[in-house]
Amino acid sequence: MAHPALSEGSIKRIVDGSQEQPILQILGAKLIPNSDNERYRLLISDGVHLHSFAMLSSQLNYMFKEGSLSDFTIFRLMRFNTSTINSKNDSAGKRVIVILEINVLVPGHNVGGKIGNPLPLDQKPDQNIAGAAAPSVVAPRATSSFTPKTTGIYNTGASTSSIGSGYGGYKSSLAKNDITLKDYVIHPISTLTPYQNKWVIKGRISNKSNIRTWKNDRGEGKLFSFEMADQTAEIRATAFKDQVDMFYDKIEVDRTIYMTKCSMKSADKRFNATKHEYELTLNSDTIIQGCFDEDHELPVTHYTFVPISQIAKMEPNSMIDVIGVCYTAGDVVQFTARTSGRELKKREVTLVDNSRATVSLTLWGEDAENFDASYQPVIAIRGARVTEFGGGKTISLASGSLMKKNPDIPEGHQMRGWFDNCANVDEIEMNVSARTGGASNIKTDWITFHEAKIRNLGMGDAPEYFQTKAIVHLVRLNNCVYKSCPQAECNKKIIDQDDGTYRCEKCNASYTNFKYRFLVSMSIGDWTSNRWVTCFNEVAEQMFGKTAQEYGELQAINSDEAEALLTNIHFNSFIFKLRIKMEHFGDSNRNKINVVSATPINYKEYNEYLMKDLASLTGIGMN
DNA sequence: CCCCCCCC
Repeated sequence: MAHPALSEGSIKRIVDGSQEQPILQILGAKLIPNSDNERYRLLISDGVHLHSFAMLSSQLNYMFKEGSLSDFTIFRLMRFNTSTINSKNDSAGKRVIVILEINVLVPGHNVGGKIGNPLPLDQKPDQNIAGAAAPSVVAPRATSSFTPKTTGIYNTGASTSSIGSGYGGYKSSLAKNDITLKDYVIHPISTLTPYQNKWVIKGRISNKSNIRTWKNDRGEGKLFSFEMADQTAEIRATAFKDQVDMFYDKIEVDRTIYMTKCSMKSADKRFNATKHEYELTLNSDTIIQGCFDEDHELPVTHYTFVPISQIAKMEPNSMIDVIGVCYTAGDVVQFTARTSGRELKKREVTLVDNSRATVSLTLWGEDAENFDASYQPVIAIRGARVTEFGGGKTISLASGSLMKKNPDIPEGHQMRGWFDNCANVDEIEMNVSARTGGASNIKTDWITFHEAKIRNLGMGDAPEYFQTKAIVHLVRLNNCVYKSCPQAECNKKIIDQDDGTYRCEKCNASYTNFKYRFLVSMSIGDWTSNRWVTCFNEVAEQMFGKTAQEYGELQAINSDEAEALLTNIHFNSFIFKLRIKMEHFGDSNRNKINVVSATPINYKEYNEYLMKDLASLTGIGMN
């Protein structure tokens, strides 16, 4: 059957600046992931060359949706622009064709296949993704393209004459174009081990870091890392120094590549978010080549989502995958890190999932600034870092983490459906980031106020914890409650707008109600000394045996009774677990103590402590 | 060969 002939060589001419209306063929069309606007990218062919950076102008998006841009479609390119995209360190840049108008000549299903044998257009000789000429290290499976691929070549070792001893001896005189990795047997990424050094993998780049430099005792240099995935697994690869220069610009997220000949080592799970047991280091033998077809078949990221409720049990510093709905988001907060002096920006976001738990996610820097929480998007994170804070767990984005908004994966659609149709905010059962409760279980030593002082407890950067038996001397009645944001996870003080509404700056919202929370200052004394300490809501409610709400409401009608409710605990003894830390307010520094818990005295435990203390002081009764 | 990822 006769189709219009493709305008052979036109892609090259267009890239070089020609204006014409060539006839071309579509070999693939896909949504560009991660872009804020819906954009589609076409793989087009003129029968001789391929061009994979043809972007559909957004007013033509409907053509993709109605199916008129199916694979193999023959079309005339009526109007287009070309532009050069500079990737970060690529002064040469790459030509992009922006398609403004298309006339479909033959729908793809009437064509049924690829015309000719188009090859990727080398925009510049040294821009070839294969990099500089490198010796082949694996044998071609066969010279004939009709020979089916088998894995035998790897299993049997030197099964063809072209394999020299140890593979490294393969003729280095081969021109780079003679090494075409797509003609080799492709190994599933999951099967890579250091015990098998002859492999070619094909995968989609799922993550890529910036170039980072380092300097330490062992030297200095630069590096970047990336991850690539096929249907079986995902693996991390790192390039150092020369390999950074050679490959950084060739590695693009979402591009599919072939790769062979890297060093392999065990993955360090502290920093490697993939599930792979090993990771790769690029070296001077490494060959990477772009894949210009079939790439839409490959998956991008391998997730193993942990229900948010389970994060409570995760080890600090572990890396986990999480998916949830961004339920609330705070503002970007800028501050100076006290230890490093660096200016930092962060944003706290709350995720919720159908385990009916919420977790606080911390975003940093650009991720914090660029985060758009509108319409409560689904957020998927591969490799979030678990941090313990005050007994609760939070997660944060670290380098190597991958965050996707509204990911087009089944779990993403499920999460959306659950949140929009089934989720009831009142049914959220757990905030795994909640600080109270957890911290009261921490092991603390018995230390008196006097000892704390002479030992300079809490004078360093890190908070320190201790416990002592103390008597409440005086509860400060002024400002012992405040009106806070009514949202369950937000305890920010609200601004009374004097019109019956209350504004929460953190949630950027106004409410008609608020909730009371205790923030109580009290003087407590053990047998050595006394200190002013601060009790937050949960601890104060336990000590007073009343909720802040009850107190606040009572205060409004009978302040004497309300006052009695607080002074009621004067001269009562508790075991106080205390957190002591330097706090900085402008110029002044204060060694501040917060009450982690105040519990009635367990005399059995307390006496055991006294006995032990006595024994060690006197040397009597010690074995 | 990096591997810091910050703060309350």
